[in-house]
Order: sequence, then structure tokens, then C-alpha cells
Amino acid sequence: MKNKLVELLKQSIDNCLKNGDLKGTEIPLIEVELPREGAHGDYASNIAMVLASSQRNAPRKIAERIVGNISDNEKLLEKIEIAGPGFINFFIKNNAWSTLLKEVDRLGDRYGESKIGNGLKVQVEFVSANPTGPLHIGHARGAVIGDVIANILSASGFLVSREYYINDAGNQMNMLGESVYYRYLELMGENISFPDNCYQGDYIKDLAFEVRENHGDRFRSDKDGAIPVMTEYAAGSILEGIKEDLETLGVVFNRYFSEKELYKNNSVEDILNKLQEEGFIYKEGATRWFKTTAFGDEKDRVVVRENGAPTYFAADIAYHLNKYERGFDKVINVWGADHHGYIPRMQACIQAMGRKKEDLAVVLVQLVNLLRGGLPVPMSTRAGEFVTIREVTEEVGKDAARYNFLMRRSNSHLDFDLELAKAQSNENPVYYVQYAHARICSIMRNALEQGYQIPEYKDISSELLTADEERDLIKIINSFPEIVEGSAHALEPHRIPYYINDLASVFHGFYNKNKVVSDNAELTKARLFLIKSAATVIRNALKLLGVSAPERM
RNA sequence: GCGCCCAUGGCUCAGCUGGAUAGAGCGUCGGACUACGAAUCCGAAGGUCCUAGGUUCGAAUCCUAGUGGGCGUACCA
Repeated sequence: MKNKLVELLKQSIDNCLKNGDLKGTEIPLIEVELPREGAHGDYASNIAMVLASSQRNAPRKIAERIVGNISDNEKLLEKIEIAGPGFINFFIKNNAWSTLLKEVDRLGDRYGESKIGNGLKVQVEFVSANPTGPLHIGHARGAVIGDVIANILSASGFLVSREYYINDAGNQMNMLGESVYYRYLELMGENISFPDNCYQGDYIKDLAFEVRENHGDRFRSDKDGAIPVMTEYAAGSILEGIKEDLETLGVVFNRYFSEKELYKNNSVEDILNKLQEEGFIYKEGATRWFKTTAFGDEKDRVVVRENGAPTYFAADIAYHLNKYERGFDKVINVWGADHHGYIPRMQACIQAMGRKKEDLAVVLVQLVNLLRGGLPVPMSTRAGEFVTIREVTEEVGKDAARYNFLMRRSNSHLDFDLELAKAQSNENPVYYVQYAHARICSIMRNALEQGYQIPEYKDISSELLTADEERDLIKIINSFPEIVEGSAHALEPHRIPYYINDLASVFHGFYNKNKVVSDNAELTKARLFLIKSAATVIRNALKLLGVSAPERM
């Protein structure tokens, strides 16, 4: 509906320009929005005010001319009013609303999809945690947000690939191997003090136990031989665990990309040399610096240390080059907010490679405060005590976990309360929307028992749907595609849960005031179709979130 | 010190990229089940949108300076 009105305005302004009612030639971006106040119509546009300064004329006069040139061929409009400082308020005819439901019927489970992505290839990289320990609650939020951004983009016509970058090179990997080695020695009965800077968690002991099962005591006095074997075994095993945990959360990647590979095939060295030839990298003794200040970073960054070892940043440069070489038009990185200082140098890096700044988008995910009944759950990574993704998923369930992670703007801190998330009560928003869906399914079962068929659009008299609650429900159903588009554009998944919540609320309100299955067979059919449409939208929206839409609860 | 993020009813948060009288949920108070699921609905109370300036027809939203909180400022990842 909104798009139709934008079209009407565009044509009208075009006419105005031709017949001299407006000066100039350019049509500005036309915005149509939903007014808060019912008295301000169903939709409103501020276009006359936007044009006022360039037209050097009063907004209300401009509005009059625009309104005068609107030709409502589809007969959508009850009336148009010019109000306030120059708003154009549109009042839609009652019978124009229900025709909108035809789209839901036609598209079914594809309702809400769009083509705004235009086939652009996008990579969403997320989680990317070191394989040095199990994923904890903080990773879970990033995992779900990345996954849903991918879903939303995919539904919006982008070609999306989900990728996990494995930091399986560098110092922390040696640390992992050593940690296992010391636990291994402990199992052998050696009296050693486990170093503070090693990984403390109990999972290291399990890994050491497995190593002993497979290799016996042959590494007991062969530390140099042990470390590579133990590192590889531990990293592989931990990564497998990570994959399993992610799967319980419903997160599956198209590709796991190994940092180690970038070194094996010389990608890191090659790109560093190339950038050096191009003057973006300079040497200072043995140290190599990337001139990120040339692109607005606050200081240059080391890519190769004095001792010859490349930094993490060096591998990241090679990795991002690799992404674009694989043909991704746009790259989206979902990072923990503690990495925000890293953004300028990555943007410098891709610009040095000849890409535009916008080809890399970074979505920052703020930390999660884990609570239980309002009290903080103590966590210390250092002591290896953290609540893992698996524990959370097993305790509260996949649906509640995902929904709770998605409810807040990713850029703000999130309180995740285990008790609330698993409570099957009105305090838990996920049940509110699932209940709406289950309730609709229940009504339809009931209708079937009474001999009704579940109607399609062609079977109903849509003009019967004129009650306020019916119109509100149709309106909100109709806005779903715009919500998805906006969410894709802004990379803001939280808009979807807010939307479903509103939709569920309007539905529940409708339900409590109007009986769907009644003596009036025609009205019953029309309303069955209406709630069926609502259920379709709830299902489609929940699917974007990776949350189930149960038929009974 | 410098940089980034955040600040909206008692609590947790939205606010569609500058629009008209700032909205939800929880909590509080008061109502609605012998009609399709009460995990629901209806109503009420509750706000200097952190502060002070500025930009303009118009600011919670943009700019500047403060205040308070989080994070980052490594040849760690």
C-alpha cells in the first residue's frame, strides 16, 4: 500500500513539473509513513515540507498542488487531507484494505521476501571464535544475530554465504597444545604446577585424557614432539564440539575457513609484498608496518613483528582479500563490541586493496549479562568457568534462546535471564507470539470440525472485513515486507521480533472482540482467511528468526 | 589523555534514519472465561527523552561542550 502511495505522489509531482505547478525537474526521495494518530490518516507524507525550501513556497500551498494532481485510478482513497504544517494525509477506503490480502495468498510462505538485494553476493562472517575452548554465552548472541542477518538478507534477494573464520594459527594455538601437555603430564602422575597463562577449563583435562588413551605415555618426555600433535588434536576436537553446539542453536555455516591455510598457500606473504610494492607497507628494521593512517586510522599498524612473526592483522588482510577474490560484493563481519577499535584498520585495509569502504560492514554485538532470577551468574574465563552455549540451549531451549538474543538492538547490552527465558509464562515474549500462532491453528481445527474448508482469497467476500480490528490486522500484515526490507537494509534483526510481537498483539485483540467461527458462514470464511493470513506471516517471520511456529503448545 | 558505544516512566527496552499529542512489555491498581486456547484481552496511574547550548518550519533522533556507565587504546587474539 505504501509503495502504491509513493507511486501516486511521484506521478503527481511529475505532472506538477510538467504543467508548471512546481518548478525544477527533480523528484526528491518520497517518503510515506504511518502516522501515530488515527486522525492523521492511514498514511502520511511530508513531501510538501521537504520541497518547501527548494520551491521557495509555503508547504501547504505545495501540498495543495500535489494533491490536486493526484489521480487515484485504483480508487484506493477515501480522502486526502492537508494538515498541520503541510502533511499530506491519506485515508484509505475500507474495501481497499482487504484486497491487500491477495498478496499473502499468492505468495504464501514467500510472503515477505523481496528482491532488493538484486542478486548481490554477500558474505556474513560470524562467531569466528578461537578453537581453544567451548563457545560461551557471548558467542551465542553473535551466532544468532549473524545467522538471522543471513536469513534476512537471503530473503531479500541477496546471495548469502555464512562463514566461520578459524583462528587456528599463532601463539594461542601453542598455548592450547601446552595446556593439554601439562594436563597430560599430570595424568602421568607427574607433580607439576599448571601454568597460570594456560587454558584452565576442565575440558583441557578431558582432551589430555583422550590423548593418553590414544598415545599412551610416549610423549611423557618428548615435549617438542607432543605440542604439535596435541595442538592439532585439541583444536580439531574443540572445533567439532563448537560445530555441534552451534547446531543445537540452529546455526549452520556454509564454510569454515582456516587461518592456517592462508599461511600454507603463501597468501599472507603475497599480499604483504604486494601492498609493500604499492607503498602501503613500509619497513622499520625487521618490523613491517601497514600505513593505515593513509585511510584515517589513528596510527599505523604492525603486520610483521620484529621477530619476524606476522600479527593477527596480517592474516586478516589476506583473509579479506580472499573474500573479495571469491567474488563477494559485500562482506559483513559480526564482531563482539570489544573489537570495535579494529574497524578503522580493516577499512583501511580493504581500501588499500581498491575496495570501497562500504564493501565491508561491521555489526557490533554488545556483551551479554547472564542472569538467573535477576542475579548475575558468576563467570570467569580465566578460571575456565563459563556457561557454554550448550548449557544454555539445553536449559531454555532453542526457540527461547534465539528469541531472547534477538529481541534487543545488537548494539546495546543484553540481560539474558535464564529463569525468564525458560519460564512458560507471560514474561516470556517468545510464547506470546507462538501462542498466537497456535491459537489460530486451533481455531482452524475447530472450523474444520464444523465442516468449513480453509478458504483461499478467491473463496471469500473480502469486503466483509471492515471492522476496526480487522482493518488493523490487515494493515499490519501488509507492512511485513517493508519491515523485512528495512531490517535487511539496516542489518537490524531486532525489528522482526518487535514486528511479530505487534502483529500477535493485534491478532489477540481481534480474537477477543470478534468470533471467527459464527452463524454467518460468509463472514466466517472471510475471517478464517484473515487469520490464516496472520498465521502465514507469523510463521514466515519466525522462520527468519529460526524459531519454530508450533500448531499446539 | 585519545577513540568508539550507551543514557527514554519503578525495571527491561522500542522509537521506522528529522515529523504531528514520545510508545511497548514487566511491575502496580481496577476489570473480562457456562462462545473458537485466560500462555489471552480491556482500562488506569506512571516521562525535565542525562544536562546546557546550537542547527530549522519541526529534534529523543543531527552538531558542540559537559555529566555518568561500558569497551578499546599491544610488535595479544
